Amino acid sequence: MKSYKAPRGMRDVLPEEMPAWQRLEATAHRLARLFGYSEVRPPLMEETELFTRSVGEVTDIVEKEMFSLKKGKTSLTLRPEGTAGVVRAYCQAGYAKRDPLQRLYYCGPMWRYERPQRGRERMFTQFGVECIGSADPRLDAEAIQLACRFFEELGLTGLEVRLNSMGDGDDRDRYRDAVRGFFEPKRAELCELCQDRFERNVLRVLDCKNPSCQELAIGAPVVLDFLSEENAAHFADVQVALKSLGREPIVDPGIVRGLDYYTKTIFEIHAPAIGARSAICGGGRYDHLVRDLGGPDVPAVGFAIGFSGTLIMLEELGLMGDLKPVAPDAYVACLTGGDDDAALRREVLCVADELRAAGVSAIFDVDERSFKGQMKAIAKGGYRLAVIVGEDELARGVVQLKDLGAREQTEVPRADLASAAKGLLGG
RNA sequence: GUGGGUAUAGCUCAGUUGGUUAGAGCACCGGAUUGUGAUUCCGGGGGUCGGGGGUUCAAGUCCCCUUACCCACCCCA
Repeated sequence: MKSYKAPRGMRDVLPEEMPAWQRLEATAHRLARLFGYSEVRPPLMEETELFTRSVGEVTDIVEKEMFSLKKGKTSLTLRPEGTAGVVRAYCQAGYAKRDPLQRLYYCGPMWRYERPQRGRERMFTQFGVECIGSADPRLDAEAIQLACRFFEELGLTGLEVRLNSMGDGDDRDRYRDAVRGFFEPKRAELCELCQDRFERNVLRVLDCKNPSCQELAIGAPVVLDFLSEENAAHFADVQVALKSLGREPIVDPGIVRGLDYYTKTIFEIHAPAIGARSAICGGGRYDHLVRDLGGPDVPAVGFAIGFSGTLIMLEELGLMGDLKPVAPDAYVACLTGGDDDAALRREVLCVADELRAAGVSAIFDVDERSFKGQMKAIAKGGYRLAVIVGEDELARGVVQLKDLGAREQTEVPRADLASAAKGLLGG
């Protein structure tokens, strides 16, 4: 018989791991709402073209990482990132006319066809926010603050905010030309990869880790020198705003985001390195994306945080705590071995159902285990109450109700069980 | 996509230069006066050694292919 496995790079989140995931999700929802952001849930698939338009034709995501499927004439793609769908939803809902400033957030799965590695999966979860409708630098700072708060709420400290500005369209084009002009004479000396980068996205040459390329990059133009007065002022305002929030961003002209739509502010949040990567959050401003996707010309800023990297980091820093799945309140044990086990087995089902109806979560024994075995299982299971039903109790219309924490057991009439159980739990 | 490593019980791993019915710890199940949670002791179930092919009298062990995971690149959350 063939056995089946989850698709490559995709994994099950089992109940054992769920508390950790739910903690991240709860933190994301709570913080986003605290900052006035509203949840939005676009479809998990969009027209392929939406991504090629927004993310950019020559990005790795579009060139080789999209999960796409074709039905008839339409090509759909599982979202490789969240911004495109949110922006599309913003446009489609017509917010620009009725209520242009929207603070939106999402949390859910994304897909990219990449070679899996620790902290990098083909299906992964991101929490992201998008503030659409204003270019106010305070909103850039707000987004960064929100991201930092997320990590801090989870207990991560020593975070590093790296900040840069890409300028706006014109600035960026002039800068790119300058960098191209700078490397043109040295082109042959660049590493093989950078030769390719020179063609595809020359700014990435600045980011190369190859020592000889770094050597060649010394004296290269700095993007910040190319900013218009207005964009430089915006960048300065973002920094001032962050400092007034108590943040100490590091201006790093080397960070270059992989998606084409970014303008002006871009940032990454780094934590103590895990494996190959340390950036656990990336984001920035994208003032023209809404327009480029056919909407009104409104500016926006946002970020995305990956859950797997965050979880790995929490784990390695020992910040997971002792999270365990929550057990039901009560376990209804069945003492079989008498004359009418069938009646007993029906009885435990009914007892559990009565508890549930009263708001006490409960499960009943279905294993053919010894009573001692059941008691062991109950002890390990983390239940607070045990209800024990045997032949004798059934005949007398009572049950044994045991408070597992206090190790005290009392006999209660069936009719009083639910209220007695609630009393023990509530008290 | 490139380079390297790993794959033996549910989990963590032993397995000697190829040589009998493949082991341990933990976990699981049962028992130790027939209806009560710990510890201890005793016993038990469970693996076609990732999958496929090859070499050999003989393969968990050697060779090839394949799949998955891990690490480093690329890139990125």
